[in-house]
Amino acid sequence: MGYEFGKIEKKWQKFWKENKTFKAYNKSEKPKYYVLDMFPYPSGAGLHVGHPLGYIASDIYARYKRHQGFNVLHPMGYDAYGLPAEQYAIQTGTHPEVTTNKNIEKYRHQLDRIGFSYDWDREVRTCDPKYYKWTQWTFIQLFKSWYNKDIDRAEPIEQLIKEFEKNGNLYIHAACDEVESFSAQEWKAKTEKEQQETLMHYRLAYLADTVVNWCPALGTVLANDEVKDGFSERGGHPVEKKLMKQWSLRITAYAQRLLDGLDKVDWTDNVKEIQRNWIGRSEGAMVSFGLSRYGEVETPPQPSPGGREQEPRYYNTDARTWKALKENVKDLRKNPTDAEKLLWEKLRRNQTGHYIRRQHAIGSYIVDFVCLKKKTIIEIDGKIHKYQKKEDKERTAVLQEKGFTVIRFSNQEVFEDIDKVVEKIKSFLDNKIDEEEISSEEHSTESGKVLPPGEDLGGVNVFTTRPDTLFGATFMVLAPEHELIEKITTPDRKEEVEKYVTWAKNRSERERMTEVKTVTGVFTGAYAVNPLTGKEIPVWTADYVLSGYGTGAIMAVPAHDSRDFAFARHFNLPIIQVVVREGEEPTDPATWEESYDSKEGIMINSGFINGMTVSEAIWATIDKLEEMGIGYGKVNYRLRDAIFSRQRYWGEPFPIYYKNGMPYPLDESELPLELPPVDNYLPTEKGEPPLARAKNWKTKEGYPYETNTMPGFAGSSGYYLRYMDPWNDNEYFSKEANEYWRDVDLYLGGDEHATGHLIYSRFWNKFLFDLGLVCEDEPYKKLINQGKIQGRSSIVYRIQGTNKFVSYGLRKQYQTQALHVDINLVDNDVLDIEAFKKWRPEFHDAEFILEDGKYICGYEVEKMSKSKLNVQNPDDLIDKYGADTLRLYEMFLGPLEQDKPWDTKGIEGVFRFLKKLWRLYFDENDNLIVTDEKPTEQELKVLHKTIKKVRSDIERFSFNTGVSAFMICTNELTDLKCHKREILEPLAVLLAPYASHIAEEIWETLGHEGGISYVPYPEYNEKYLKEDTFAYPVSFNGKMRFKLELPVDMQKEEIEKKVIEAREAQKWIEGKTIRKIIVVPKRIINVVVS
RNA sequence: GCGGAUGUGGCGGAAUUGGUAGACGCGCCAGACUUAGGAUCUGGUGCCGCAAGGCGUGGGGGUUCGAGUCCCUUCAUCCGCACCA
Repeated sequence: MGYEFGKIEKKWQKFWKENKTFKAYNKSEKPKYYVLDMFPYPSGAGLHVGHPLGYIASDIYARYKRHQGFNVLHPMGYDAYGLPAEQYAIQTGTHPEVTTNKNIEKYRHQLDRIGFSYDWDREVRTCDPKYYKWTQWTFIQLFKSWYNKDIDRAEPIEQLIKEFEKNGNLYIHAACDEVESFSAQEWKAKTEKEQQETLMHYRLAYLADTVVNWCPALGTVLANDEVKDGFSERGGHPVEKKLMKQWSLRITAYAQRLLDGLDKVDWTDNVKEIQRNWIGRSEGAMVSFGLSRYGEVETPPQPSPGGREQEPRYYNTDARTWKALKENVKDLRKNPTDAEKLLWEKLRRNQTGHYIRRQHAIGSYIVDFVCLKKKTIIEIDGKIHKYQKKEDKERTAVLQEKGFTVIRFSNQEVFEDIDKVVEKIKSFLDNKIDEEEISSEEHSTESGKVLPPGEDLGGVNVFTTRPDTLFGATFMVLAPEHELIEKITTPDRKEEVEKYVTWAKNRSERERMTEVKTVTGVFTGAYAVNPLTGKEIPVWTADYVLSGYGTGAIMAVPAHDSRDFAFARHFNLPIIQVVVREGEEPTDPATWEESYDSKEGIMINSGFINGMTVSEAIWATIDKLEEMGIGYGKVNYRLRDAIFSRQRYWGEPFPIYYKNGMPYPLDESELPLELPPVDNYLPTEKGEPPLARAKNWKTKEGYPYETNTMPGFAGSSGYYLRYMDPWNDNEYFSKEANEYWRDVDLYLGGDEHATGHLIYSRFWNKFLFDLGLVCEDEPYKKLINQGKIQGRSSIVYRIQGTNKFVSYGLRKQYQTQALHVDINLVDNDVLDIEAFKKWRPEFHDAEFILEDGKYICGYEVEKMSKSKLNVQNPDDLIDKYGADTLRLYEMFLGPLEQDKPWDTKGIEGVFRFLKKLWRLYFDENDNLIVTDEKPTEQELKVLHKTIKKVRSDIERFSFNTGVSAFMICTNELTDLKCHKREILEPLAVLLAPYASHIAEEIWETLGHEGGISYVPYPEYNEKYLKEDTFAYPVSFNGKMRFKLELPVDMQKEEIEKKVIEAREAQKWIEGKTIRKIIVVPKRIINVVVS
């Protein structure tokens, strides 16, 4: 009979189920331990041998912890929303839920056969209304929250509204969109809709026009982590950028905390690095550059360096007002009236002999034209600017109070006789005395704007991580999408710039990525003023600058940035070296082959920072910029907010309805908002999401519900919390349950979730932490990423144009074509020719060229997939060898975290081991042969050596060496013909986490009741491991030559003597001098001779 | 380009702190038992060499009595991010 795994495994799986052996208790005196597997998406294909790898490892650990007296939470569930079921629904009309449930059943059956110790009573499915009620609930909380930077956590939105009513948004530091400042009065004056619109800029779940990754083939948007190289991760369809109104989660508010949290979790460096990279923190400075369209004018007036007194007096308003007026100025400049345009042509560029600016902000006004030197304002009447509702009279009075003279002309005058108007202005200005002094409070510099000379175009901010190189900035580059481009481009360059911008915008992401090395760009005709040197630098636009990062504009430092360098070389722009390697002399950048990008060196050609090191200079420059009010230190993140809408059917509906076009959350009592039936799973003709097809998709009051659904990561972001208390209908989870289970002690899953699930889930948890709902701010204490199991495909070689196949070793003699062959037709690389002929009709008459009478297949290690015919189904292996063998073999394959190819042939060895183990306990007739005889020292040593090894291997998740230890132990006990209870009973317990079924069977046969799962894990006793002697390896000059058995307590001097006397040593000593003898107790003896 | 990881027999892989390189398993070779073997058992198996011995952890250099392990350098493969300022 022997080892009947089939019978045994069935029996014990039934036992576990009936006795609820693996039930976890929310109240317990035992310490808790939470072991979690990343729950699977139940695909139609079922499990292949790669899927259970992590589950087996975590199961071993969970079982080990139970043996150690822990109350173990080890749950399983299903990430049930996903594209395949929906695609299938579109094709066949089958409701995705039907498909999903069918797949879940299949998964469950497969999982059950492997003998996992899950507490199945806690199963969750993300598509279950009882579950997604809480996904929706969390969304509502996000909607009702904002992020307060002052206390660095989320707060209820009511808090914010209260503050708005008190002080407007003047003292609010929030993680939010760009919002104009407003006072309490202004807040109160807003309509409800306006207030809602304003709040939307602060909410953690918000609706906004967003540039999204639109996938036309899938008909939905995708999150950044769902897009790989410009194609959708699922399906590989092209993805394009599109502006759409979408829900987003303000995950960027948590960027720093997500980064900091990584320091306190026990994860692999790899995943931590991926997350750090994804968050992409960089420190630097925001610098304001003034912009001007100086164009054809010879030399721009040079502001004298340094010295606040001599700074040009361009600011005639304070910073806050300027901020408020800025947009208006931009707008007005963009849309001048015809009269203004006409007059400007006559006034610009000193034509009158006086320097005149247009649309300049003075106080809270924007005046049409001004000559600052003469403190004279020229206004054109007879038009109503959108933003100027006040009476001109009042305006004049105020401006006069500030010391300005206002002269007015009507539109008509300008149109009828412009020369006369210009003449009047000229003579007025000619006769007016220069107003040298402008009252000091008018241009207090606390954070004023430096506006450059020339035609004033406002300013532009750039982000740089290298403010130290500001003196080396010789040009500026704007992203083609940058809003200023249109404004600043000179007429003569307009055509060229527009052509370029259009071209750049229409290039796909894909093209932009693949053509990284081509340098393209055009000059806009505008200039920016380097705020430290006062020098004008040309402004270009080029697509190597991304609109999505920083401000979409850069200062280019070609000497110290490789991309800027390439650009400067290509377009022949100046390159100034400002950093030199310590101890080296500056060289002519014209001779350089590449830029010097290093963050180390000494500053040169850089004014006040000359001689400083780079890091000193960075800080000095930031200080200076802040002091001058033209820049500040700034931390920038690459992380983007998570787009949360999907135009799909099979997902959680948003608990949102629309009133007057504004979204409102459902009352919590109305949750869950269940997914409605639809007649068709495609978008509507109008392009609305499938939910728009649902009948009566509106509230009782008739307000329409949101028709988008949530993305895949919504349901998986908080599932580990729901496992703690999955039966709770009133709460996500009870406070008690959360305070008991707290966080996941061990989390196992693939590292493909590093930028998706693992970031979103941490964000979700931190948000709930801010709400006081969860007690740990990091959800996953320890994370292990199991490696992927790759397929091992078998290859046959067909001679081209024939139906003749040549064996692997002889294939080079022919022109062959490599074909994948089903791995089930191949054993140990030998092809079953008869089976192959029957496999496909076209091979029925195939002929073969054999080697040694066999057809040997080649192999290829690649992804396990149906098309490669290399998928190994665990069910087949369980049928043939049993679950215990499968469990052991998956662990035996290699280190858990390493990718490794699957090769079924090795499984025999593990199977043999279990059979051999069985024979320690039973004879050929299945009679128990275990005796109560006292074990020998040697036997005890074998056992305790194994206990020590297996324990330490489990602790460090080295399961492959653990299996090997069991094999060694079994081999040694077999050699010793040991059948003693005192040895074999602990061995069964030791093995139980790995090969649970056979261990249970042995345990029961040995006379125990109630199962093995909670029997204390064996402890090793050092006294059995003690050795009296040690076989010292003796080496000469580091080469091991022979072994010498010596007592362990022998003194070094004695050992040296023994070594020299040893017979085998003579050969190596002969004719040589002994220089030195090194003795490391219980390790090695090394004799140095020469 | 940046970051992370990995290179050890025919194969999967051991070697926890610098101390016997190749544990354990597969495969292969030989033998035993068998009508048979794709069952079971026993022995062998890094490479070269009849042997003594020599050579061996991707390559080169170094530290050390001693290096797969530490340092420098270089190559290759895999993964992640990528014109991120």
